Amino acid sequence: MALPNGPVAASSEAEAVLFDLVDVYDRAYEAAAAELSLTSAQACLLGRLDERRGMGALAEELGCDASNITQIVARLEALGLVTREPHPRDRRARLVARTSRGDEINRRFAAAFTFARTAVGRLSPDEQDQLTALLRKALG
Amino acid sequence: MALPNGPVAASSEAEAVLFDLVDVYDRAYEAAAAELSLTSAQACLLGRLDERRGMGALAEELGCDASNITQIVARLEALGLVTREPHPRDRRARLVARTSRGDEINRRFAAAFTFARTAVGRLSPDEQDQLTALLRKALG
DNA sequence: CCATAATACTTGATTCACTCAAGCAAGCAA
DNA sequence: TTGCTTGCTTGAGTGAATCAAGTATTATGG
Repeated sequence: MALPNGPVAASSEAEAVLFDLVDVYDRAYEAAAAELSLTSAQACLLGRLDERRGMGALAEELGCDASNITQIVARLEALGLVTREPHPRDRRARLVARTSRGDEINRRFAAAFTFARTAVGRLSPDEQDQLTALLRKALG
Repeated sequence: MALPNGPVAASSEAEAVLFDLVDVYDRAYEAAAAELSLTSAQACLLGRLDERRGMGALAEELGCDASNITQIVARLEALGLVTREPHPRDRRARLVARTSRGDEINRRFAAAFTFARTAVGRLSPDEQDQLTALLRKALG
């Protein structure tokens, strides 16, 4: 989704700024991924592999079909960023793990995605706490 | 992008809650669109047509290639939600406008996308102002 | 006034994300 | 061992998105 996810006419200022935030965040994420020739989905998946895990677990965590994970992992594997090791106890299952090159790319992605860091960094520690509290309350 | 756009390891709580917010927002937007058998991109584009406008203007506003707009508009047109009228003065240009059915669907989409409204509604007026101010500052 | 450039959009080709339905192999349970 | 479930893959299909070309049409400079 490169197109912004927001109504043009928000019914309050808070809603409008929320929309702006989401839009800028998403674009920044995609741009950071693109710097490393990754798609958002690839960068996202790579970021979930601090520990190796099964395809099913990834699908559940990311809220999509397992066959989607199969494909994204296949592309990451083709790029040499990920391996699919056999599960030691269950021969049906595969464990996805980052390669050392995958670690490196993931590290560089985290460095490239400065938006959240920068945005939060514009606030004082007190303000950061306020923001956290407000967003938590808003999220319900 | 249905996959969440966020690093697993945020370096602060504020970052983590920001990520949560973006994730939930995006999913809610997509779900609301799906209720009306629309994609996010279609719902988004439909929402920008309170006044009719040219393809180029839409592409610029949404930050994507004009040919992408051509396709999305074509699908919306096939659904009877949008028309492509000839521009009165410039015969190269087309003006995209919602049909009455498009208006209706857009209205229903706005009603279905409750997330931002609900989230903001959990805050008192004062808190809403605080949130707005904090996010504006964070956005720079 | 005409040749040329710029504009506005469309078409075609390609990649990727995503979903669903089917399938296969391996584990599990009666 | 029969049959169900689990874990993943394959195949088919849709849609978003980009890029390169192409077609009109408008604008411009000599």
